[in-house]
Amino acid sequence: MKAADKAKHRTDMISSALRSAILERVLMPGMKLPEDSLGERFGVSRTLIRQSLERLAAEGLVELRRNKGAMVAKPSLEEARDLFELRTQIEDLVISRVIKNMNPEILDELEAHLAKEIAAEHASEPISIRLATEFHILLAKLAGSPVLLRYVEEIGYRCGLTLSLYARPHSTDCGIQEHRQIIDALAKGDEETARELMRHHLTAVADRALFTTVEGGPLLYLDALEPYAKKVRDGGA
Amino acid sequence: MKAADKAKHRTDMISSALRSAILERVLMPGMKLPEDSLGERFGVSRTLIRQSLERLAAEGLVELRRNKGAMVAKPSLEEARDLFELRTQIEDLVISRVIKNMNPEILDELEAHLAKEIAAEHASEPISIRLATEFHILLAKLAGSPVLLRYVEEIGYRCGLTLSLYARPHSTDCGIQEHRQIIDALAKGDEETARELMRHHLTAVADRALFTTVEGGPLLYLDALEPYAKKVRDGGA
DNA sequence: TGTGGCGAAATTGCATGCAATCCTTTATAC
DNA sequence: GTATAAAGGATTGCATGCAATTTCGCCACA
Repeated sequence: MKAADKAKHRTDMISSALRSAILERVLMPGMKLPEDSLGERFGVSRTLIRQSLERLAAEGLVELRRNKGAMVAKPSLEEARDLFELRTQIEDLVISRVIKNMNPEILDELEAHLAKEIAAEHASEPISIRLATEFHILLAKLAGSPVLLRYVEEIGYRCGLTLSLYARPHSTDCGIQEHRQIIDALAKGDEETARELMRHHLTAVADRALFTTVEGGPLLYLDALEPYAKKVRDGGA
Repeated sequence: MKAADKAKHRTDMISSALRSAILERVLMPGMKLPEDSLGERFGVSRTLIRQSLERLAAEGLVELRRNKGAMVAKPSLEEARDLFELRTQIEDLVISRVIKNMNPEILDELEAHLAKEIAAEHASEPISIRLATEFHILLAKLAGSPVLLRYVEEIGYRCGLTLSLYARPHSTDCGIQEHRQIIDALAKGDEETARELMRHHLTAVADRALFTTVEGGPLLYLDALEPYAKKVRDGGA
């Protein structure tokens, strides 16, 4: 076996690439995702693209209409509300669990992530957006429950997608300040405050998102995908 | 379009068939699921089987090891505990929501399901087991949140699978009495009692499950799958 | 008798091909 | 000029084929 034996297989890499592209708003809700165009870009056959699309569809990031192809999901306002409401309740569980597991290493990881967020804040809008989502996922990892993690990931991704539909472009969708405060409360072991802050944070995000309608019927054009595809073709992560 | 235009496609039917077979303990944890044997049984090519297996793997009912094929998932005790713990917390949310939506129609549905459970109680063990799981899923449906429903489904199925590994065979895994009480509390609109009953119910199920080890290395033999396959081949639901 | 390795059979990973379906455009009738 | 219909092109649904990987049986050898 080679040194850097590719841990995952191509389907995983393609799914991840597409997921990132969606979260970084390179692929916008409603964009078509034709199998052969993608296959050509990624240098694989339709088979693998199909698998990836199905996986993303299971996560709710892609809509898969029979005989009509795939497109980036375009959640309705109702779905979006449902999503954010559940998110608040689920991440409440996360906070409770993280508090129980709290230790210096965990704190380090959180601080490290926050540092990344701060670094990207003025450097790259798309990456900053993705990092905001991943803060919540990091928390879920630290909660120590694989199943809970999966759900937070999925909800987080879908909320990220929703924000790209409904949030106004230049709001920092997930206030870094708010992440800061949550970490501080966790560091102090103050469960009540941490939960309250998280609830408040998520409500704020949802509010910023769900009352500004950004209509605009986009369609094709996946040229912007090229950097993501290249990484996969070159075997990168 | 034909009268009974097949609402779903063959992949869905196959996934459902396999899921039922797992929940009814026809397919036991650890059993191998080779693509061509299944394809032959179901009268389709490996392609569709593969898709179905991947879907079930995403749900956690099937384990998919690269180059080594699929098998019915065999959750560790640790995973099982994680699952049941989260289940308790998630279904707590379900109860809260169902209470808010409570109305006579909902009550009817619950009563109808309970009637089915009672009918199957002494008639068919496998079906009785499946119905017990589906009681919880019906509740989640009535909660009105599609996302929450998906998670309850998944957790419920996985818990059902877990029970077939760890629970002693002849316990009624989900006491019908307990379902009865929960419905009554819901009917009265007594949220606290309903939540408490559900917590107690799920804890009881978990306890019955997680302390009896039913070792036994099963492997192949999917002949028992035949009835499930037949339904799919004939285009039934 | 137990162990290591070699080769064949079984099984998956992926690409490709053909048929079915849907969408678009063009042509024709009113 | 609008509307309807038919043909052509594009795209998915599914099956099949070949290469790669794993598994298992077999034999040599300690």
